[in-house]
Amino acid sequence: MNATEEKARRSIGARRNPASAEAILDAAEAVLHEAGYSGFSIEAVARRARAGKPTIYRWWPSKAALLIEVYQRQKRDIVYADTGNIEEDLFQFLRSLFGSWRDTPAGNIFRSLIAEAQFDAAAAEALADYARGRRAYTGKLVERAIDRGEVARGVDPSQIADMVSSYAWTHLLTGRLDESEDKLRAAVGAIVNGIKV
Amino acid sequence: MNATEEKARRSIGARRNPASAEAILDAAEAVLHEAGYSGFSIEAVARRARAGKPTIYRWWPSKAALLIEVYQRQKRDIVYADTGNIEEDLFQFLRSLFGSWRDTPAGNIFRSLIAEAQFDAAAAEALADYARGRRAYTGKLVERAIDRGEVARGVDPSQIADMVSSYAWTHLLTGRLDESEDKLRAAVGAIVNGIKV
Amino acid sequence: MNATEEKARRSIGARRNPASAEAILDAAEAVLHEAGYSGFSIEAVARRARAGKPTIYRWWPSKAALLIEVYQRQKRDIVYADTGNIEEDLFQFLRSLFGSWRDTPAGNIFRSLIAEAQFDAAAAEALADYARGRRAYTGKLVERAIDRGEVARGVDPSQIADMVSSYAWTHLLTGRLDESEDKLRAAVGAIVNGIKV
Amino acid sequence: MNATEEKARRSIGARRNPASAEAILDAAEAVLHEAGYSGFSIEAVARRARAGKPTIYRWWPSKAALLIEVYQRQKRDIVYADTGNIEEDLFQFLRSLFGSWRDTPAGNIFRSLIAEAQFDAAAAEALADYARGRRAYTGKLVERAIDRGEVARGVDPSQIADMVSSYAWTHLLTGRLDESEDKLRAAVGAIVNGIKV
DNA sequence: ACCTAAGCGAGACGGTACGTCTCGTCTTGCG
DNA sequence: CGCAAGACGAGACGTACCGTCTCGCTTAGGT
Repeated sequence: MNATEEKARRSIGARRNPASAEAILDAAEAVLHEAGYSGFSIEAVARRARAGKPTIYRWWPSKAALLIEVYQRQKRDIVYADTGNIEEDLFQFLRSLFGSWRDTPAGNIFRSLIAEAQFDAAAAEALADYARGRRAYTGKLVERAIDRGEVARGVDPSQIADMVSSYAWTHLLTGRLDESEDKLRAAVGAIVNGIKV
Repeated sequence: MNATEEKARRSIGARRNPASAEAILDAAEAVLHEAGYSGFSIEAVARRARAGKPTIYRWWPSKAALLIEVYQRQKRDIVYADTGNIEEDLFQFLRSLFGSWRDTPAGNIFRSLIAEAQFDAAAAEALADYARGRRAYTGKLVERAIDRGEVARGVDPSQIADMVSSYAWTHLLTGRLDESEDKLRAAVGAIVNGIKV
Repeated sequence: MNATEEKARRSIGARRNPASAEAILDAAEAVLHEAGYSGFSIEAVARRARAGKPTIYRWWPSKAALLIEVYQRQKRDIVYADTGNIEEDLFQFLRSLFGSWRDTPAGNIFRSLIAEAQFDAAAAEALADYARGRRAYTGKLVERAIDRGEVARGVDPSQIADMVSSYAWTHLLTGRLDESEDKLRAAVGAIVNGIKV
Repeated sequence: MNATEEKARRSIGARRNPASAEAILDAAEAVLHEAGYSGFSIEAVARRARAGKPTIYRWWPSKAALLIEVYQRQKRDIVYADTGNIEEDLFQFLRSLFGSWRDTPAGNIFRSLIAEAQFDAAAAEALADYARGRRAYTGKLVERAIDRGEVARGVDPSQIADMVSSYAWTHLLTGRLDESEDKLRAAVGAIVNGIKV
């Protein structure tokens, strides 16, 4: 998190300078940590990173894009277990995700990102793109279960992923990341087994 | 929703002018409907209400406070059908909720409140209270189904409500309120019947 | 020229604050003097005046407008003599103008303004307006001479003024403000008496 | 004026590439013509010439240097008629000059050079040299008239030339190149015949 | 025939200034 | 004393250029 570079970085020719990219991401993280989302401006990041604003805009078209990258760098590795049991796979995924959001800055960053997307169209698009990708990824868990014959063929994997991540998002947004494991298991169980008698 | 006053209101002396307060709330609602959260600034509301900014600041110390009051004024005529079939009940609830959020200011107001709640503690509390209430209320649908013997005894009604409303919130926040009825039925179906083969 | 205010100025309500206007003009003058035209930016003026940029833009729609007002404040009173002799009147006007441009910052300010007008449309218009006014004013000398019967009736006063001020502008722009009185008299003489045998 | 090269130029080794130099000057001229001085940036010229910025900076250390060279390349086919009548000669000169400035890049180039000369010493010197030459040249019209006995002996030809070109410069700088022929004749008439009754 | 030196296009870099926007505060004068 | 009005200092927004830098290439001329 070497945010205060001792020497000015110079151009390294007509190619992206990785040192600048890293300094910017470091600075973004530091600004978010120290000033919170309300103090998070491109100007502040540029100042802190000793970078020009255009350099930031060149590589991150919106505040949201920068936030997403900071978020991804920050986020602790999420478990995508393959236990041969869809219920267990989804539970471990949720538990891992809640833990990461609880214990690292990632949760707050993602909350900021969702808020940002509510009034910035570019942020909304960036977030939608990201969420689509995550749903596809999480959907793989369900696909595997379908291939195993564990889950019915007609089920749409990305829709189940949508359900699971919606549950996670909403708990993040309303400060309920401390649900017990039983609760998480029950939530997953409802989806997997249904609630009918 | 008489937002565009044709005549300037005059002071009524050294007392709060209810007409101004109402005009401000009307204007806030209209602005949220027409320009969304991104266009929702104190300046814009003051302009629309033909009110001075200090008048707004005098009575609502923050954007969040104004949002909360606007949102509480909103009547929500969501259908809570009782068809005797939990799947149909939940589907109609979701369809009605999505429609309301799509076609009235309610959607934008709620989105804005969620966003605001991510950095304003008062808004966060108001939102949490509200969400709790909604879960309890929606949970009644499930309780009825349990009483009917349609749903298993062990199921936690408010958790199912959580799942359903999470799905709705996330779609609101990511601009996916135009899901087809089939999609909504499929989502409800997954919860009610499970996805196992 | 109290440019560095010791105390922050405060709003004085919904009216223009003369203290701010003065501070801005003082700052503009100081910046022009210290950094020259190339260092003259709205940002620099705002910084120096401890004023917000919008405050400057509110009252001076362009850099040129600000330059014009600074110029007008600066310029030493130009002599508009009324000797009863058009030749003498014009000569004294020119001598006075050249002197003012030579001995005060006014010359440099006006040069800056003309340069600015070459790439800023707003500046061009402001300059054109100003020049039109000056021509009309200077034209009065000729009008008086016409009324006296000294000058032919068909002569267009503003065109003669145009000729005289063109002569002055060009000498300003090419660094020839040190013309001898004889030269000035000869120039005026050519216009007034013609050059024919 | 083959400004839009269809093919990329190739390097010709470790020597200045005349094709690039020419393309840059062509581009500079085209940019000045189309966008005027305000659109005249090194970036714009480089873009238009498909040249790298360092290539321009290598050979022309400043905007002024580039301007001067562009301006010197400009051929000026100004009419120096010899009708045997000084008034007609000067009128045709002015009309021709105004037309050239209006219809070719020359006007914008010259305007730009004058503007640039207000803060760049090299440009100022180049401009002063040029102006001196032009005055001498235009003065020849007056000399001829003196020789013909049409104009008084004591008149300084270069001063009359100064007057005439000042009139032209000022009209160029204030966007008044569309003066009617009557106005031009009146201006010339004032100088030649005087304005006295 | 190889090697080196320099010019070339491209474009990223840290900066500065642009003109616009909204923030929350302040003061006026009317009612 | 509340109100509409709107000016104020502050500072972020996203864009345009500035002048510098480095890259990878191309080719001429010296060896």
